[in-house]
Amino acid sequence: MTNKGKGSKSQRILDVAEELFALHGYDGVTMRQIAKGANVDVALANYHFGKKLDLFYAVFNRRAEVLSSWRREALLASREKAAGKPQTLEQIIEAFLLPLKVAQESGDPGWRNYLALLAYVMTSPIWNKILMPEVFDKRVGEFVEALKSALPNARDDDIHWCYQYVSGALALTLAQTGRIDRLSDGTCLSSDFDAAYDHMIPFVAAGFRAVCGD
Amino acid sequence: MTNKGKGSKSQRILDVAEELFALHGYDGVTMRQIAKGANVDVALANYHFGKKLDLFYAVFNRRAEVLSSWRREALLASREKAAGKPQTLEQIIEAFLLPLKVAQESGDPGWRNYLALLAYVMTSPIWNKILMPEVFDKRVGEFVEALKSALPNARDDDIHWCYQYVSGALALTLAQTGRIDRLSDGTCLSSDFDAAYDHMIPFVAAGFRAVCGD
DNA sequence: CACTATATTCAACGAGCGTTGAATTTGCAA
DNA sequence: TTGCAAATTCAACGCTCGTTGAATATAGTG
Repeated sequence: MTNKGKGSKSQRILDVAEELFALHGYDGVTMRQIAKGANVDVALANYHFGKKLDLFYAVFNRRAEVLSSWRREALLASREKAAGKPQTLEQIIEAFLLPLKVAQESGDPGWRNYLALLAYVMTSPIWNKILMPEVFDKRVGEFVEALKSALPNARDDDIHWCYQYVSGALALTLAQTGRIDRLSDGTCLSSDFDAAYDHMIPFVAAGFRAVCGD
Repeated sequence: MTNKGKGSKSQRILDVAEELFALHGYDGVTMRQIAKGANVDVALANYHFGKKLDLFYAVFNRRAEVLSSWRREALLASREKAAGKPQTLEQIIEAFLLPLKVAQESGDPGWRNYLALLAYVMTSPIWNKILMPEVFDKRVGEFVEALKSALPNARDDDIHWCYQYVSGALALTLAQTGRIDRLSDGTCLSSDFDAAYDHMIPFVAAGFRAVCGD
């Protein structure tokens, strides 16, 4: 066989693990649940990915590099489009958010699950320290640099606080808790990422200007 | 004995459970860990609080009503202070955040743990649906009404999206992940709630105006 | 003091956990 | 077709989990 492609059993294990980890967290999921969801014996997950912790890492890393490189490309493309002139705040933020929007709307439910998993990792005091530095923190550095160019008089700490707010707003959106559906009586939908991102860009741009502007 | 006051064994169980649940989540904590942390037999936690799930609810509810009433009072006090005139956006947001700041800086480490637990519940797709409606969602309704008064031309959905961003920014701050310390090379500290709230108020006020303003 | 209710511990249960070594199946190469 | 390595399942291990019933300690009451 040697089939590790799309739809293979090892991929199905990753997909199911991704969905369950995103919903219940690392400790809320058992190897047997994952195996059952993938229609596979428990031992197979161990055979392919080692221990439960390694499986968790495998799930997280599978799409981390992909997403991170999309972000890098989006930021580069945005810089090119500005053609030498400094990018506007809105352009920078848009470039930062675009890959997430694309992933969400790719049609692949795996991406939606992954972004919910990312929100779980971002907000967890434990996993954050372990998983965020390796891949995502570097991209944030580039983003912060771009922001500094657009806000030349900003203090470093002001920018970082504002970045934390963006990060939090984003995480809660990716988490898909369904709370906005409830609070707005169905006027807003957690699943409506177009609306989420369209509102987020002017919101955080104005926030940055208010805190870091001249 | 009949001592259920501060420092009693049942209170110690709640305190330890609060800290561990906030750090590791519901499934990441065992009854035996809690008992050990409280220097108490496992069976005692069951005797006082019933099943593990009931203990979790007891931990969450212990401070939920307190915090929620503080919020109500802060909003009322802010409205009174405005003396008939419509409150400014900043005043409304300040009233919304003030109780959390007070709790954080109360010196009681239990409150810091509880707010991290609140962040965990807010961002969890599972617990959010179960625990947020009962106490906190109602207070949000009052907050949204106040915002509508300050932003008379705002659309309902705009306000709710903006509220979600505030909620996310707040949750990530309460979660105390330590990420801002890392990203800013120590310039900003997760534990510095004064800075967190002082930056957050102008940030979200400007965001609201940009999205919901005239 | 004796009585009683509450608080706390002790000891153990059955179930489910992650993990593993051996057996079996599968797919490809010779 | 035979041989071999990868993939998959089977069966079981030792352990820890949440929970419980009985035993013990503690504190207030008469």
